[in-house]
Amino acid sequence: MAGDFFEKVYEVVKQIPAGRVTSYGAIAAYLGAPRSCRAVGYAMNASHSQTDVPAHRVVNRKGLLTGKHHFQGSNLMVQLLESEGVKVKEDQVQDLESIFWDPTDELDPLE
DNA sequence: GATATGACCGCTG
DNA sequence: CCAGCGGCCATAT
Repeated sequence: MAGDFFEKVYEVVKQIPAGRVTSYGAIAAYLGAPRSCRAVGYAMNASHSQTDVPAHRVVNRKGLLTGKHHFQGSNLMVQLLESEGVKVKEDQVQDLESIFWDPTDELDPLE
């Protein structure tokens, strides 16, 4: 059910190290549903119920802060990312390749 | 109960 | 090479 999928998404997002970012597709792929990236995005939307879910560390494939508009403020997401060492320019993460964190490669295959 | 939308990604033309 | 569309999951109306 949704609960499981959402929980898994939250679990992965929670494992994202500070100063690193990942993409919805990477999380979805880690969960075994690379085409369900939308569901991951929806999970982020519901992440408001969770407090330990750094959704600000989750960006789209291009490193664009597509969901920053969903945050409390308008630059809160950027502030948090820059605060962790992530350089953001025009709602776009810089050095994405350097700070990209892939759960499928860094984390272990589904537990 | 069914239809439409959404913080997306990849493929096809 | 650039542009357009479909597909998946869940929630909202």
